[in-house]
Amino acid sequence: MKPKLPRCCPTVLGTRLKRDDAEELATAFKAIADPGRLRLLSFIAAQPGAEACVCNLIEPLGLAQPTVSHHLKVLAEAGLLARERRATWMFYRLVPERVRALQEALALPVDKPATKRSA
Amino acid sequence: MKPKLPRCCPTVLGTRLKRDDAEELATAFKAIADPGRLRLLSFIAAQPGAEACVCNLIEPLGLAQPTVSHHLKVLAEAGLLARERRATWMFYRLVPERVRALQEALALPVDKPATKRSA
DNA sequence: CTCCTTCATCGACAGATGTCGATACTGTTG
DNA sequence: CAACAGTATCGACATCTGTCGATGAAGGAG
Repeated sequence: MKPKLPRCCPTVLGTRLKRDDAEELATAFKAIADPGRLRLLSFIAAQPGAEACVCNLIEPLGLAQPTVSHHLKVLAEAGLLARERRATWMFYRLVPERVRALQEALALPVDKPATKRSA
Repeated sequence: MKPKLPRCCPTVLGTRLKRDDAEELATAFKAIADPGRLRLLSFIAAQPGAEACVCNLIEPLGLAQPTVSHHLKVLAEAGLLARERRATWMFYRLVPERVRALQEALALPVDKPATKRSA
């Protein structure tokens, strides 16, 4: 599969994003820009150990099994989930560092530049 | 236009996201899940006062004027940018609170639950 | 080996999205 | 008023995306 994870995360608001960086970041955000995938992340994060097997995600999500599988793949390719086989079941585990990386990409340059009445 | 901004942000990873919350959040993330829009945010944030007029964004972005206008609209509707007319020019200003809201939606429930060797 | 369960992949489809040229709109200037 | 500059909207198009049924692949149970 070769992860090819986005370099993540040249801070969107700190520097003028170059075209390539912007595309990588956009790809990462696209991964979480879907209701189903957000819920998957949410559900998995709520499990003990922040991991869950597919069979426990299908019903609460309310989507067909192939659809769930597809979404999980997208999230895994974005580096947000890690796969692991356990007997017959496939477990997906949250990758917190990747989530945090995305979070930090949205960090504002300075938390309040205008607040210090310097301007 | 009626903003109808997403309630933002039921923390993706803190609780099991409900369908409606997930859709709102996804809409917000969709807004930034595009290379052009990420660069727009980046460019605007880099300007003094975190604001810029459209005419100063078209050329550096390298997209046609209608396209830029469209992206700015999407960002504005997502609450990430605020519009203001100044004479002939239209200025778009970054809305830091909204960015921060999105950022916080990605906050992990506890920064490292498993670190305390409790498991 | 055969049957079954769990999950991934494939193929197809409808709907959403990014893009741009043409055009309409909105102020400014003369 | 007319002419013009800066933006927004419209219409059309190609592409991407989410969705699912059918099928395939991988492993456990008998």
